[in-house]
Parts: sequence; C-alpha cells; structure tokens
Amino acid sequence: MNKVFIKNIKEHVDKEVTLKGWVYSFRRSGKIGFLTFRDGFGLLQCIVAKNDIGEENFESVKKLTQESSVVIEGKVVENERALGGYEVIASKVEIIHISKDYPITPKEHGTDFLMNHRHLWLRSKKQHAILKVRHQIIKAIRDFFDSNDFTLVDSPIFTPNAAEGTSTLFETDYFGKTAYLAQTGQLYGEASAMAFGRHYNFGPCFRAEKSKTRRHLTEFWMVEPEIAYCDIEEDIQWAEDLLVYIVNHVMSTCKDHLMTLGRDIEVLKKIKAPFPRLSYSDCVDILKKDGFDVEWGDDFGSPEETHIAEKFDSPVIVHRFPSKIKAFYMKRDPENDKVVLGMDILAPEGYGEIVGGSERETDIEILLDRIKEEGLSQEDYDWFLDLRRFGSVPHSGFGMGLERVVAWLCGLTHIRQTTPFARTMGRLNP
RNA sequence: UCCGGUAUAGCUCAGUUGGUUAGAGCAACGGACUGUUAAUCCGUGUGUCCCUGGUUCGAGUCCAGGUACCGGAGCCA
Repeated sequence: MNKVFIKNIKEHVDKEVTLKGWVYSFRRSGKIGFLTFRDGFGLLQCIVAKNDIGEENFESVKKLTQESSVVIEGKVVENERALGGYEVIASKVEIIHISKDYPITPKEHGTDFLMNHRHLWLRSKKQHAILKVRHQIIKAIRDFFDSNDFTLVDSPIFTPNAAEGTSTLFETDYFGKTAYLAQTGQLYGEASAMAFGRHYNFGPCFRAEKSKTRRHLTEFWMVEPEIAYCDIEEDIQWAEDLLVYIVNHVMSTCKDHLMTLGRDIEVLKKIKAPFPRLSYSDCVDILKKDGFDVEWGDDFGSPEETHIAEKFDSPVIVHRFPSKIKAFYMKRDPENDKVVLGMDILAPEGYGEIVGGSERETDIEILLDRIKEEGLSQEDYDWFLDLRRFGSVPHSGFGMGLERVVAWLCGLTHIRQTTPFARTMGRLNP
C-alpha cells in the first residue's frame, strides 16, 4: 500500500493512499462523516460515506472518538471546501484503538488543566506548531555554528561547584559528595575554545531560583559559543549574525506554523541588522529622562529592560555594565575600569534578555581578586585559572536562551509552552 | 520570598442582602440528517461548592488558618 504523510498529500492527487494516524475530530451527518485526520505532520479532512466504505465498516466507524487511532485507505482529491484544499475519500477505515473520554475537548481550557495534560496537549495544533518552530530554531543554531567552523563540545551537567557564584543551584547526591546541576557550560566552554578555537555547547541548564514569571524555567536550553582570539566587538557581531540567521530561517521554513500561532509576521520582517547599540550608561540616561528611579550602578529590572527594548523594532544590544553587577570572569574595560566588556541583547515586545555575553578576563591576578570578592573558593576554580597559565589569549563568548527566543518568535505570552515538558518552580509533572 | 487575585459538574464559568431542592454553556451518551468547518435539531446524566476550624437557627456565600493555581516583583537566559 502507498503509505503517505499529509505533508506530501499534494503529490498523490487522484491516487489511492494509506494514511496512518489519529482522529482529530469527527462529525457525522447521517450517511456521511467528516473526519479530520492527524498524522503528526498535519491535518487532513477525510470523507467517510456509507456508500463508499460499506454498511458494516460505516457502523464500526460510528464508534470513533477524538484521538482514536485509525488507518484510512482512500483516494486523494482536490476540494476547496476542505482544510488545506485536499481531502481523502475513504474506501476503508481500520480502527486501531478507540480512545475513551479524551480530556482535551474542543473548547476552552485553563492553562493549569492543559499543563497537567501536557503529554496530550502536545497533539493540539498550536502546541504542535510551537515545537515545530522550536525544532527549526535549534536546527538554525546548529547550522549557523557548524557552517562557521565551530565545534560542538558538550559541557558536563554534573558540576562540583557554582560556576558563576550567583544563581541558586540544584543540589544532588553524587556518591556521598555534593554535586550541582550545571547552570551554564561557560567555564568549560572556555577550556574547549582554547582547544578548538571556535566552540559551542548546547544543552540543558538548571537554575533553582524561585522565579515565578512568564520568562523563567528551572530547566532550559542554552547555546553557548566561546571563541579564542575574539574581542567584545566580534562577540557582539557573532550574536547579531546568529539572531538574524535564526529569524531568516524561521521565516523561510515556519510561515504556516507562525500563521497557526497567529504571529504577526510583519513584526518579524522588521528585524534587521545592525541592531541598535546602547551602553549601560546611555540606558541610565534614557531611563532617568523617562522618569525611572535608577542610579548608575543599579541593575535593571524587567520594567526597565522592557522600556529600553520597546523603543526599537529589532533586538537591542546593551553593553559595558558596571562590573559590580556582573560575573567575575568578565573583562574590565581598559578605558574605564568601572565597567566590564559585557553585553546583553534584549528582544523586542517585552520578551526580555535573550543573550548575555562578554569578553573574558585574561589577567589571572584580577580573576583571583574577583573570586575572593565574590566569596568563591579558589580551589574550585584552579583548573579554570590554568587556562590563564597556559597560552592565555583574548577570548569571548555568549549564551542564548533557546526558550526565550522561541517565545519571542512565536509571540507567546508564556515560556512554559516553548518546551515539551516545562519545569517551573511549581511543576515537575508530567 | 514579597504583593495582589482565584478555587463551584469532565471543561469554562454564573450563583443576589447568608435562606430551604446549587445553575448555564460545552463535552459525554442515545437518536435524526450525504458537504460539515468548535455543524444543527431532539432527548439523557452530572457535584467532597479546595481543606480544616469558627460565627450563625441556617454557610457555596461571612471570619481565621492552610493548600493549590494565576498575575506581578526580585533573580536571571
């Protein structure tokens, strides 16, 4: 039999095909039924008529419920009235399994209910579209780095210490010792960059912060390139190029999914390089002028970030932050030692920080001082300091939060839908 | 952790100044219908009113504590 997927249905017009999948919905009207069929690739209307499939088969089809699994044989025809312009006139409907009382019915549901049924919610149109876009973003990220001679070098998930010494970590028992789940692969990335020149790691990160907002997950994916012989300017350039590449890739491969999600594509079309660049000090001036209560040296909260980002259509690059509010490994600006050569990229429309990066400090004495200042144990960082003892070079890198990029490009109000099984402060199930 | 809000049928919600038998729509189930798009029409059922305690002749409704969830803050990608 000619087994086909819905995505290729156009190529089989007037031919007999076999479809394997599930019932998305089923309406009956006497001797004819309209079965919206789902196969993981899309939706397709199948006409199930008594005259075509026979009385016995038609009787059994009456039992079909939402999400029952079926194998349908029939002929593909063009029809304007059908979703997508094509439909299948069934000649046989084989019931594989009858689904009973499927919980996600065609009506409104609350988010908590849907998240409790996430394993089933994934079958719904919008969730399916989001995860398809996520997949294409991941592909774009990997294509971008692979085609620019970066080597994917994985960083460990079990780590013996706090990498940045700032965030709260998940603790776990490691044969009697305490291990932590990695919050970043950053420090290991620096080791790889010295070995491979251009490195990236891409995997899950874990943060035990009790953040309860639409922008936070406790488990999320971050891509972190690290580049040897690279200054902050080149670092910014890589980040900008990556974002532009992702946006273009999504626009060319995911238009249908974005439509399904109701995303305003015109907004995404306005994203163009070069992105506006502002120093931290510029931002403080703007915020003060616009009535915010901030002083030079304060970290920005999300209302401040959103205010800056809303002034532009493209992501905004903010650079040269006060060293006190940034991680110990960021390099001081030689022209002003109160600031570091760090940068954040803020997504438009209030999606917040999607990239954070910096040129790294190479001076071992400064690093030792900074480790002391942060109250970190020098012993834990000894291997990291080796990177400054043996062929230290200027280098830079950044981290990009995958889920925030997915949320932004899909136009979602909450990050929890950007990942198959979201882990948040209040959710570990399913 | 802090501030604010919500909790009633499988789901989404209404429920008056505290009042006797707690409702609607959708879903489900049975039936009619050969072009439906969340079809329509007829019929059928549904409750730990979040939990514990209190006030009261009487609590879904008022009070206290707890729990869960939602939104925001801080923290951050």
